[in-house]
Amino acid sequence: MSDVRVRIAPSPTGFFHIGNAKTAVINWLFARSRGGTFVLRLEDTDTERSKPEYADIICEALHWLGISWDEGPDFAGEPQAGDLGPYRQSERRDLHLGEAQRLLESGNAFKCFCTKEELDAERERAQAQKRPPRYNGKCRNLPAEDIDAKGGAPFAIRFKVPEGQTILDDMVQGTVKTENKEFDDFIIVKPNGDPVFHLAVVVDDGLMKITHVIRGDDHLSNAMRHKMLFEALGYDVPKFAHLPMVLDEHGKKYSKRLHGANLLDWRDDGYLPSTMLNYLVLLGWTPSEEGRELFTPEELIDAFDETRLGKSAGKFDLKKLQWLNGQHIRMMSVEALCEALLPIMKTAGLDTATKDEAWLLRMTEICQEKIPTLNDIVPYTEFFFNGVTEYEEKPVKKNWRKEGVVERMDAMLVAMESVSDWTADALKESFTALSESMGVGLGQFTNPSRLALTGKAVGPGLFELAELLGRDEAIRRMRNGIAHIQALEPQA
RNA sequence: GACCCCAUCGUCUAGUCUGGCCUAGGACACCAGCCUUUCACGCUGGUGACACGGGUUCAAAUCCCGUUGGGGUCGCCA
Repeated sequence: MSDVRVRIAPSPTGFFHIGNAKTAVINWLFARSRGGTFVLRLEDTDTERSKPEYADIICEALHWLGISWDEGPDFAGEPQAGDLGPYRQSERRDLHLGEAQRLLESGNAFKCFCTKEELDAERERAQAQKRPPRYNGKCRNLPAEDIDAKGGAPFAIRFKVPEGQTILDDMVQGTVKTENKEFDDFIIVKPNGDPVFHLAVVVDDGLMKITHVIRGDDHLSNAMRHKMLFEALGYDVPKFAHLPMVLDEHGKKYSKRLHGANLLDWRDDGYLPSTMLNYLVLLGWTPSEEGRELFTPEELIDAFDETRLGKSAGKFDLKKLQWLNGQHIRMMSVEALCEALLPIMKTAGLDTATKDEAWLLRMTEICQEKIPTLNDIVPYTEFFFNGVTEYEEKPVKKNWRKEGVVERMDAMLVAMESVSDWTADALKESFTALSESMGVGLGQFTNPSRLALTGKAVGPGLFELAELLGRDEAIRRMRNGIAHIQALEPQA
């Protein structure tokens, strides 16, 4: 194992966002491709919003995507793993506070006695005067006796931002330079004694010996603060990689309210985890093998190379995702696909238990080339189970109101009854012969009969579906269809 | 508002660091055609982009400056 150590640090405050998923995927790929360690740390310090069930969801989402971690807390039935824990941030409070104390002692931090009210007022004043809303440094150089004089007054601990500038050599964004005076002395411990995010991440990343911090570029400005903190604490400064964020189809930040913001929405919509992995990576990374887009998770680990991460934000494109999902469905083995399909069919009320395994595999086979998502299996096969309850209006108009359709349907019925071997091949042969002898295109036979057998215009191949339906049922449905055509009202 | 980041077909992008091979390549989408039992798959072809303005240079998508547009940060949220 190499010394690469990366982490993801989701907050269990809601569902697992698509942006979190992208970050997780890149971190995971980086770790796996470099033989490094992938750490999962739960940032659950926001006691108001953090809930255990949200942590369970993170676990579920990661498992679904096929992302495994090497170190992490015990949660959602997973045991704790790793020696640098605890991996739940709320359990690391003493560590954070101890480090804040060190900062205080080394003169890199100071106690601030300003009240929230004072600060809010000051901020408003700054905004009114169009000044940057910054801390005014009032308590920065308070003499010891003044501090003593405050007695037991509550105080926050602020980091004393050093002079000079901070330069970040970001793996994605390149060199980013900021004057330190752009930052005010930010709070690292609240008056109530809670450590603030900036302190907590840096202490955790430092103590967990994280070598590469890979996260969304909404943290780019924060990273400057974090680097100063790393240096003040005497930790090795990790390398940073700030990934562009995932935008929605209109180029806006992917709002939590939008369908699809929740990674698991895609599972529910019938997308494969391997598709999501593949798609998320493509949204901001290109392989060195030019033009290649289709990858299995294993192939991604092989091909991944962090130098090819892009720096501009990408919009989520549903059409491309659908295409990619179709490709992934086609790459699956029939057995695996069948296994993925059955629960979906059951949920939709299709009683798959009435069919044997060979039948189900054949069904899978004839749908594999056609369905864009797993969920499409339901409209593609429901007629096998539910029978034909109604005929779609449009294809009726298109196929059943044509001249001579009853004659052709009758001829097909006869052909079906006389076919010796009820297989797709034999049926095709028989229909083709019919089409030739009557001098009418094959489509004039297959389209009307598809409607009779399925009630729809779209579905699996006609002969294959007829084979699976069985001779008796197919013939019965043909008869019903013919009766229906004869009962059609003349068109207005 | 201040600071930071970004900017190539409708979309994801290659090419930018290390100017010339770029009359800008691929993929999705779209259009046309082929294949074909529907839809789909597949195949062939097509439409379609270097945000704008200045420089530098024999030569710029590529380097520099400015403008515009988008995003982020500026919390006792994470």
